[in-house]
Order: sequence, then C-alpha cells, then structure tokens
Amino acid sequence: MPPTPSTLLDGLNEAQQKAVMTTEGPLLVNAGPGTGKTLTIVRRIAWLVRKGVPAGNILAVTFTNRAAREMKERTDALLGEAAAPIFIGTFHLLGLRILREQGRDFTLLNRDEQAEILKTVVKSGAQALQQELDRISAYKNALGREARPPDSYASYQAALAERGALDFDDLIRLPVELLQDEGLRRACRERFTHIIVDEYQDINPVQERLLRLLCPEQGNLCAVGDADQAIYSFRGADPGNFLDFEKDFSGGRRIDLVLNYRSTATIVAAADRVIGRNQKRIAKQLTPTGGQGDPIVLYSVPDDRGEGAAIIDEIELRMGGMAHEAASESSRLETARRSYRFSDFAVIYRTNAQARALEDAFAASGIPFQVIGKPNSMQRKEAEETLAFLRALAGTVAGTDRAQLRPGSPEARLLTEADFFDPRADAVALLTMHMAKGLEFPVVFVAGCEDGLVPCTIMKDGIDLEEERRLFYVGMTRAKDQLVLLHARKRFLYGRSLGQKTSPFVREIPTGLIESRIVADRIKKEKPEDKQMGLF
DNA sequence: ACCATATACATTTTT
DNA sequence: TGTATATGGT
Repeated sequence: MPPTPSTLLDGLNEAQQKAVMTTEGPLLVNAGPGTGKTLTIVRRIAWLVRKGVPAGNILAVTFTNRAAREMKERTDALLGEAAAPIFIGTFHLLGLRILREQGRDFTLLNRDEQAEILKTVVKSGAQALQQELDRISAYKNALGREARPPDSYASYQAALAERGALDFDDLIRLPVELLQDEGLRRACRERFTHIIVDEYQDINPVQERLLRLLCPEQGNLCAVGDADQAIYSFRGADPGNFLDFEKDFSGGRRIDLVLNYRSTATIVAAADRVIGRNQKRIAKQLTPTGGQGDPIVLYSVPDDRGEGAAIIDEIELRMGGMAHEAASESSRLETARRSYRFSDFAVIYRTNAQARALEDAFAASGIPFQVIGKPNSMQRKEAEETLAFLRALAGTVAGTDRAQLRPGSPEARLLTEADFFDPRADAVALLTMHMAKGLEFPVVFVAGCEDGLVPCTIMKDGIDLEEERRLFYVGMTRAKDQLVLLHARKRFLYGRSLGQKTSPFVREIPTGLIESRIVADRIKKEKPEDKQMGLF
C-alpha cells in the first residue's frame, strides 16, 4: 500500500515538514550536518508526486553518484513504480541526457584520455599536462569569468572536436550553450517544473547557469545544502550562490534544519562553537537531540608514529581487547562499553601525505583498514582495468531494468572507483576530510591537528581560513559517538619539521568539552626487544 | 632503448 | 623527506 501524503510527514520535525510541504516558489533548505537532509528530500519528492505533480516533471540533481543512488533507492522504496519517471542523478548525467536528447553523438573522455589528446597538441611532462588540464577545466567551469583561456585551450578543443569527443566539463557547458535557444529552454522548463538541488553550496558558475536556464525566475527551485560545509571553492565552487540565494531569488523562502540526529551533544556543541567563528555563513544553531556522550579526546603525541599507535590503542580498546580492559582509564568511557566493528572507525586527515605513517601503523597492528583515495600510478592501471570490467557489468545489470546504460557507454563512464567501494568491508577507513563529507562513523579520529596542517598553511600562504575551518567542521561532524583529535608535537612532512603548536581550530573548542591526554616522548635508549614485545 | 643519477618540488579533487 | 620527471651516460 503506497503511503498517503500524511504518512509522508511522519517522524519529521517541524522544519523538515515545512521543507517537504513548501512546494511552490524558490526555497532554500539550510541543512546542517546530521539533520536528516536526505530523508527530507526524499519525502519532498514523494510529497510532490502524491500531490499530483507528474513524476516526469521532477528533477533532483546531486554531485556524486553515491548521493544520487541513495536518493534514488530511497525514493523507489517510498513510491515504487511511480518513481520511475523522476530524474534523479548527477549534474553530469543530466547534461549528458540533454545532449543525447538533442541528438548529439560523442564519446566521453576520462582524465587519461584527455591527457593523451592534450599531449598531441602540447609537448610537456605528465605533471605539466595534468596542471594544464586543471587550468582548462577551471576555465570551462568559470564560464568566462576567467579573463583568458589557457594557451593550449583552442588547440585542445580542436583536437576534441576532431575526434567527436567531450570531456566531463563539456557535459555541463554544452547544454548551457544549447539552452540559449528559447525553444529548447521553454521545453525544458515545461518538463522540469520542480527542481531539487542537493549540496547547493558546491555548485560552480556553469552549474548555476544551467539551473537558471532550466528554472524560471520564480520557479520551483529547492536548493538544499549547508554553507558551512562548502569545501570545494578551490575547485571553482561558489558558496556565494548559497549565501545569496534569498537575494537572488526574490520571494524565496528559507528553512533551517538545525536538529542534529547524528552526534552526541558534546560533539555538536564543539563543532557549532568552532564554525561560529566564520563570518561568511548563514548563522544557525545546530542543536543536538542525543545525549551528552563522552568528552572529545585530544591526544598530544610525540610524533606521527605516536599518532598511529594512539589510534590503534583506542580502536583495540573498543574492540574488546582484554589487555586494555582493566588497565586503561579509557574503559570508563561510554564508547568503550559498546561493541564495535572495524568499519565503525574512521581516521580523517587533511593531506594524503599523512596516510603513509598511519598505513604503516595499521599494517603492523593487523587491524584491517582501507585507504580511501587516489591509487598510486602502479595500482592505477590495474584499477582502471577492474573499473572497466565493473562498468561493463553495471551496464548489463542496470540495462535490465532500464535501457539508462550500455557497457562502455558514456553513461557507464560516469561511474568512478568510489561507486564500487564496498561499504560492507569490515575495515577501518582512512580518508581525507574532503572524502569524508557525507559520511558518518561512530568513532572518528582526526589526525594531524596541528598549526600548519589544520589549517593547512604549509604549502601556500593566503589560504582561505574559513574554508579550512569548514573542513575541520566537516571532519568533526562525521562522528556519532566519539571524536578523538590528535596532535603530534613533532612531524616531518615534505622534509620539513613542523607541528609544535596545537591547531588553532582545536583551541576554539570550549575546554569543558575536551579531555586532554598526553603521551610522553619516548625514552631515548629503549631496548629493541622491548619495542617488539610491545606490539603483541 | 635502457639504466643510473640529478634535481625540482610538494593540498584538498564529487564527474 | 620522498617521488616523479629530466638528464646524461651507455
């Protein structure tokens, strides 16, 4: 029995209900971390259908396949067959569909193929090629805001055209060009009468333009997101679109989702205090619904090896290591008394370079772990082959329920490694703060909480301090039960010694919410046998 | 074509 | 400090 409109509001708080029921006109849903954003979007879609909006008129766009898939599965679960005509997908899939429907035929290039083609028109090393590709991408996404295209631009574009090829950026850029045609624009606007955009704070100028073309001035555009989690401006995303939404869409409404269902009150209070320091934001007070929980733990460790050791110690303690049970003071903690799986833990860091020392520590401990991120060049070929196979498989499987996907087709090419990541694998996740967005874990370790790394100023000065703070905020708010911050008093990174001071962001957390633990420097002349014994 | 050695240089990256 | 590319030799 399909749910009636009233059951679609069940279990939602007042703000969520409003976000579901405010179906006409521009609407900004300002949704803090853990506030039930996806639930709200899915109920809104179902609500629209139950209110009589033809399912084919609904457009829901996201940035990642993962988010799109989750949204699609949950919508299907609510609506069943009736959900089929709803477009739920990434910006790139939307662009691809528009191009296909307009009769455009093309092959879609992946990054390596782009580099191959660029290599035919400019002579430079692999690294320089990658940089040039980045510049080309930035230019395309800036939509002419950038004054001059990079030197190779014209010849690169000519080389693409010669081969009838498009790159990922073209999937958004070209539809924007096509939609300059008034007839097509009108047709699209009639088709998509209700638009929902997830992670709106991360849209770039071309994506914004595309939305403007698809949606009339006072149209039913529902922008969902959180300016406090805007972490991709270095890539051309413009959080100003989110902040200025109410100005840009006059008569638009705003609904704040502030009730956090994910984290303990301690974690919410700490994160809220930290992010409150930012100026460029829509102030909202994130409010916990859960219990107080344990204090945030701040470890001060001698160096990066000590950091790995402390993390492993804490994990073993929670996995019921008998050796720790009686000895450790930590067994008093609430989180120490619960039972965990390895996949309940995540180690989050600012730079990939930090992963190595942590990997070594995990490898030595025997705790299963997986580093989520870029494969190195050695693994890359292998990964690419596996990926091609999986894409082909996905093509045949998906092809059975929808004609949306053939092996090797451009649509299959939109799938990435992350889309085949098996979340059931019971292993500790090691990942960057960027990769962690949208995920949650019962226990989160944030490694490298030192000045220079959080915020990350070692590479470049003139960083965006507020974006760095948002990153740390994203990291903190991934934790459900327990947040553990680690600060190495000494760290070697890129051949430089750094990390004497604790991260200034950590110092913004009220002291009452933090419990400090200091691991002393190792005694200089420790016998090697003792160290070995200590591992077992 | 290959291997050894020099040297430059280093974040984050949804598709 | 490491890696990845550039170079110079064979």
